[in-house]
Amino acid sequence: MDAFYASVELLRRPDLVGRPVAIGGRGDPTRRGVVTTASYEARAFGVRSGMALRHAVELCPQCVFLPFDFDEYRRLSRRFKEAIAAVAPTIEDRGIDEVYIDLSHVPGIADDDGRALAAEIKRRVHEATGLSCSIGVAPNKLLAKIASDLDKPDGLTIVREQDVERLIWPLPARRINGIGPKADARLASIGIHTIGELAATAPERLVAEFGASYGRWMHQVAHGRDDRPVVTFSEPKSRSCETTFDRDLHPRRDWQELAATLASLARRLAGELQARRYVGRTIGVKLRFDDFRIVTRDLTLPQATADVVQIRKAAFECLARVPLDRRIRLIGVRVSALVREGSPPASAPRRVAPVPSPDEPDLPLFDPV
DNA sequence: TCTGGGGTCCTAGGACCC
DNA sequence: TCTGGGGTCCTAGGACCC
Repeated sequence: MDAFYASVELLRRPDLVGRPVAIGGRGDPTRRGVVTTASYEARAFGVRSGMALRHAVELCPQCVFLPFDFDEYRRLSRRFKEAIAAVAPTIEDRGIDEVYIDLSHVPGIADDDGRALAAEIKRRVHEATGLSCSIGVAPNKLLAKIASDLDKPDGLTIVREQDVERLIWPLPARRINGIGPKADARLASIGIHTIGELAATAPERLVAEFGASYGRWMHQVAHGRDDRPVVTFSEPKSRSCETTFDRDLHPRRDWQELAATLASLARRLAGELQARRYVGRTIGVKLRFDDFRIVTRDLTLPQATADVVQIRKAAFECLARVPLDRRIRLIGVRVSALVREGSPPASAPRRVAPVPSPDEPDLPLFDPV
């Protein structure tokens, strides 16, 4: 979806259409927070998502700052996904404003290169929500994602296998989903800037620099190769609640506020888990200090839980293990190793006698030479 | 008085067990 | 004057994504 949060706000505030708009924090750009989405008019001033609100004001004083309204974005998110599902039901959720769609078995895909189907999806999304989106059609998720970024907003880009050299190789390596700021900087330090340069690099060199797994993966994706399936459902692994304070808290002088916040986050998290009927066995806390250093501590319980008292108790035990030597900017609680409520507890590992396979000879583990 | 919140996956070391 | 090898679980940190 194009500038999703900003575009949703403009549906309610047509008076702001054409003006620079940024969504972030509580809508007050003098307070702590970042821009989550900037309208294209705001982007023209250099306002970008992830940028400090205060910095955005400096770049664009006339920018309108609106508070983040997750419930409304969630509502429009459901609508656009339903509109897509009516055309192509095999959809992988990639967050609130993005999906992968498997078009390979959709009737009509054989008639052209996917352009007509993608145009139909764009039309239906707009009809259902009033919002525009950008679509990339390609042989795999890696290329589709890059393609969807080539023409924005309201774009439609087809990338075939034979187009990789012409359309993909000139792009910066950073455009690959999975190459972030750190990997990009290291690539640049060895003279690799574009995807084409990455493709031309011997895989052994990448393995030497980035390790076997990541190095080989880089070589594959640089050639446009990706065989990940479109995954239509996955169980959640963890859930967390965290908050950044308006001012950095002193670990002793502001202890009351720190403790009250942790307790309140634990209560919220327990409520969210219970509402979704999940329980988890590992409870953790996360702190961000004023120097932006992050520490985590976690604790695995004998039994999975969504109980507020147990989560809070474990969270405070974790917090007690953190050396509090600086002011604290953020605190959060997480429950991981989630399972559905009522699912059988992970029992102690059972010892099962190995059954000799009839297909394979019963080989000794070591050659007794 | 720059830098949110909610996730996933990977790595690496130590404990522990057989 | 010795102390292997393999597997799993737990913990902590880090990169990356939306």
